Amino acid sequence: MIESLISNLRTRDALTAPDEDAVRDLFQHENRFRAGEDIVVQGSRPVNSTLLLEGLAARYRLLEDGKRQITVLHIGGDFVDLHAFILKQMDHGVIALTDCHTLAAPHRRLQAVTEENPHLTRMFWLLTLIDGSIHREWITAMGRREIKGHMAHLICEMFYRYRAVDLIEGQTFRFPITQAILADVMGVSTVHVNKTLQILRSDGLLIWKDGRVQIPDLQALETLAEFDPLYLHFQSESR
Amino acid sequence: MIESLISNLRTRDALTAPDEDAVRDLFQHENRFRAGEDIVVQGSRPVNSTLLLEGLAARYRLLEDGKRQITVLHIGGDFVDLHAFILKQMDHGVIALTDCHTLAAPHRRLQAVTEENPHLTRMFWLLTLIDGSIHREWITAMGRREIKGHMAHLICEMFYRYRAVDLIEGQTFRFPITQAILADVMGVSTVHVNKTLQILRSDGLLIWKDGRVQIPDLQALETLAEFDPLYLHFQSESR
DNA sequence: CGTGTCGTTGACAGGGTTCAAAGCACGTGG
DNA sequence: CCACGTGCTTTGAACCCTGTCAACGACACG
Repeated sequence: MIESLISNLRTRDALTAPDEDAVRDLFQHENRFRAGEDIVVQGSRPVNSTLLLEGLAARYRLLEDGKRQITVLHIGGDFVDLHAFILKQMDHGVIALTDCHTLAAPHRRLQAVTEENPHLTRMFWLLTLIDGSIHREWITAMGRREIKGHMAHLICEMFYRYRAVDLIEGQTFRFPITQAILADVMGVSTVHVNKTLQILRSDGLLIWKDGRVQIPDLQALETLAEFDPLYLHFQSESR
Repeated sequence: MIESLISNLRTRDALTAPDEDAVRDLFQHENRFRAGEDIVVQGSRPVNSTLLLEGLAARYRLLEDGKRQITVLHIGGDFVDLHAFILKQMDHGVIALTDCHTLAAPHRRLQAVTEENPHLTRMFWLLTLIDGSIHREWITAMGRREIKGHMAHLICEMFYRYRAVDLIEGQTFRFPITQAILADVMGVSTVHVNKTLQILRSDGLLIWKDGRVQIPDLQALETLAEFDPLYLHFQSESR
């Protein structure tokens, strides 16, 4: 189950056997969350960081008028709040968008890793930096891409991220997200999401049914999105 | 000159004398960049990380049609590309918005810090995580705030960040940024930036002249912006 | 005094929001 | 087996926020 994290790390750099053991020793208890439940509450001070094993989760901020903005989506193999180990207090919440299965890594043990294993420390640092890269890409999409490109870009991102943890079957992946949630991701209205999806569908760029996304022509979708996967930093490097 | 970085760190956690020495030993040569010059080129593989001593810089992405989106602003005391130490390749550029004065920290030395000084490593990690927090806040502002609130939020952020490095005089700070650049920050048109500024000015929330921003009533501006400085993580904590 | 940069303004088009209602799939209970 | 409720998607219409275009003014500089 923890393999998705290992594979997330291995994609970016080799792990020694002791590294891998240290990763496995990190986790204590598991948890399950129902769709709609908060995994981490805004303002809280977690003592564990949460590895998502299965499910779809999101970091989000709420505004006073009830508007919600999602700032990143998390899939299996992602730490949803590794940054809290250093930041201490959550400046946003993390919600389970579908039923989620998680593992908890006590900050005490993460602390030990940073004291004893510099390489693994840098690898964990890396994971949080990739979150940052994704943030920047989203900012760019929200500010300067037309909505079709934004949507296409998001789909490409999820395709590559699911592929990295081996969850692509054919040109298809499970992506059980409602249009209302998608609207909170993209910062637009649900109506607009719906109409944009219809255009992408009628252009033959996307088939989206029963919580599954199929990409008939990845090349075409990437062109529309001006997608460059560099920002996901899948290259294996000595870090 | 390097004091702004020290103060940035000290705001967040105590530094021991050896920590501080290690910080000072990190830097090698200085550089100067003219306004408009790239400090770091997108796609490059820096071997140094750049500390901004003085000036205003920005991380940015360009789209094919020439549109630009700025993803974060940097002021004195910020590392503009500390993340490149771990990410290796730049997925965006960094540009000098005004004349900039910088110091270079060789990655070789940063590597040594991560091998020898776990606490300082976590402090540097922290700096990159705060960049991430700022990204999330910007995403929220772009997606779900009305433009007045977005602008107010940005001004509040810069006010708090300048204050942390002691660059607030009275209720005033130097912020020599054109409206066109501001448009690339907020992801809107220059015309719209101009009209929004006029509203804020006529509401008495902002005085902006000769590259200086004055905030007559910080409380009122924060209320409009729904500003909560938590995300800048100025609290001193044991990290 | 000409040139260039930046800020300001007005008119107009259109992209995107809001509101409201209808359609659809699915599970539940009678 | 059907009626009904629920959550999600789809549609249409009115409205307005925001972008584009184009021009002008203010100012610094050589």
